[in-house]
Amino acid sequence: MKPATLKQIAEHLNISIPTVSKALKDYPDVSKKTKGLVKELAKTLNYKPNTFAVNLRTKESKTIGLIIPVIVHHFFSSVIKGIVAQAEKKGYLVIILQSNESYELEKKQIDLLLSQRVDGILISLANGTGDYKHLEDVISQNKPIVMFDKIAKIVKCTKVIINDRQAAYCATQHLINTGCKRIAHFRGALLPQNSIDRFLGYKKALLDNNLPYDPSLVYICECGDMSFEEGKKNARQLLKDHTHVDGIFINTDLVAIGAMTEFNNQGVKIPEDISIVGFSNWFMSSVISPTLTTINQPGYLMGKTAFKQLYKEIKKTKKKELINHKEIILKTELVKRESTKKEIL
Amino acid sequence: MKPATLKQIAEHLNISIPTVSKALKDYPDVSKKTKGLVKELAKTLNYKPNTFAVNLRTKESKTIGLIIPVIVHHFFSSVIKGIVAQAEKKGYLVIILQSNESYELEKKQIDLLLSQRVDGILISLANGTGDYKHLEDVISQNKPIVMFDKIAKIVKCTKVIINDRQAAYCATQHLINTGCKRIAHFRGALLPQNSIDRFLGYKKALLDNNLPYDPSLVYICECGDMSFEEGKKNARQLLKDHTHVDGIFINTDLVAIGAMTEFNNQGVKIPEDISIVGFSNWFMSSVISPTLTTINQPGYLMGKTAFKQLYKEIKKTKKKELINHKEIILKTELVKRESTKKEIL
DNA sequence: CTGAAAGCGCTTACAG
DNA sequence: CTGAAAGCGCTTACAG
Repeated sequence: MKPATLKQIAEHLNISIPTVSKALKDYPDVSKKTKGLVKELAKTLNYKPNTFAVNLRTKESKTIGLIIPVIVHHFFSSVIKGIVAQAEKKGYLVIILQSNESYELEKKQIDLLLSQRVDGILISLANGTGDYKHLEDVISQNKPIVMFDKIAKIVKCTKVIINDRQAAYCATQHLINTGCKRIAHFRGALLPQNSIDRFLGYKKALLDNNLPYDPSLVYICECGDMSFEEGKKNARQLLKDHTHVDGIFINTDLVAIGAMTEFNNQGVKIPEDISIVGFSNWFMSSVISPTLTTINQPGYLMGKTAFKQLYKEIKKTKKKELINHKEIILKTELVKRESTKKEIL
Repeated sequence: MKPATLKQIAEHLNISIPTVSKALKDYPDVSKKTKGLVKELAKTLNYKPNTFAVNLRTKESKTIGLIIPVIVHHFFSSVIKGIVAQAEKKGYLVIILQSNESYELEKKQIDLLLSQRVDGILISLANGTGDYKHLEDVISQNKPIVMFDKIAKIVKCTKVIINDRQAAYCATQHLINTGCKRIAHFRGALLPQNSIDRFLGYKKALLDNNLPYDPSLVYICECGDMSFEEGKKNARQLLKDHTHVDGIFINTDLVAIGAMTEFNNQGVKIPEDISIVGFSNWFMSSVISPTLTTINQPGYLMGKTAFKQLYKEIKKTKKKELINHKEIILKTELVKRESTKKEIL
């Protein structure tokens, strides 16, 4: 049984299509009686408005696009959940695309969403993205776009982020407060703003505490699919390169967990020999051994907030109102666990 | 700069709309010269076919719907990744909805996808789903639907699953082979076919090995958002209720990890005092301590396969061909780790 | 209160 | 090789 059309209802009832349309939408200028008849028949015929036709007329699809670097990822999947839940509340559907940290793919996907004519786009940038023309294109088409987590400062749109620099500062300060003197950093890839900011926060905390900043103590990882392995590899390298390192601030929990695994294997004691602070508060950080001290990053809330912002901008755009872009900064906090010692300062 | 329309191109070039349409689609009955002119102008005007209009005409949206119980979930997010990746290859977009293990929500979402007129639906059932009318509705509308992981046997459609009974049997047999004599089971919710099958596999393994089946050793958990907590709670209860239990087969890794955490806290040694086998092979199972013996369940492959099946059925439906439903069973394997002892049998 | 008219942007069968 | 015509299913401004 295929869903019926307005025409079918109109013919059954011997009235016109516009009247059926208006009756179903409770226009005030249709008689109660007609409305009753129409609605009843619509129900028994299983009438559902043809979205294709509705979209064509109204020029909106009640659908948004989401481009995310990785799906199998505790933080990002929390964001997805927040977005999808909030969107559903407002009657919006979400099309999800994974950029796989690739700029090329991301570009194609933006194009795809644009030709799909979604009402708006939510995006967290790929590590590989250093050029923003594809995002400017979206903006120049007057299509709302909101960036979250991995953003580009230079692009003029609303952003939902955390204060990465401050959070990293706080993580590093904690290591210092527990007595660490020689602190390494496993940073993220070179381009993303958040890995830059976390690095800067780390560096500033060192300098503010009169600890020397030593570039050779900074290791890079891409934080993609190989995060865990990268953590292991970096930890192995660190043990080869340096002695006396007594603390590490690591860009992402999964990398931190890789590093911890390597240290465990090599008999390096955490936190006695090396203290570790991660970032993001992945669920597994609370169940590994030792449990991982980390920065809690509110993924679900970030998704929810990003959608809410986008929703507002979609409404405004529809009314031809001007949009003033916001930068919304969500709170983070340090979660102290077993991978760091008690603070003594 | 909004995307142009066929009409605009036609006016610029002083030709008719159908000719522009055909030129862009490389119809053989349009002159090379016209094609060249049209394509060039289309590019400079940033022409993109209006999907709303195309969908209305062709009656397909190149979009599918996906309903999944939980998003923040290692197994399910792997499935999502597989679906999205495969869909993109075939030029399909995926709308994702989370049922939150609720039958009511699932029903609404099916309805939503149907009125959205997606070309097909992919679904893993909510724990609460015991009635299948909403799924029958999809089938009666001649809209392809493929179920995966959490399926209903009775619904006539293609299914992509694993052999849960066999896998559970294998997990339990492993416990027996390592010398366990009194094996408990933390099962999933009552309705889902896979938790029933895993329970049956557990039971059969006991009986085949002449071990008594004791219903009081079977604990239930919903395996939803509270999985970890449920694992802890069940473990606590088990220690109160029974002594001499030396092995547990647990329905899901996350529950198993909760149980292990409780045992660790209470000084119960794994695997010396109690051996544990989980299910699904979540990433974290390989990094916790002790590492968890479990059944590997191929999430990414399951997503990929489910989409491929759906795609075939969409094509067939379009050609009005008959669909013969398949049941595709993916391979699983036991991953032996530290939470169980060496096999002695 | 009801309906005729126009149109959203496209595709396709058909005529010339 | 090109274009006039019809139509997908809806909405909205307007006339009566």
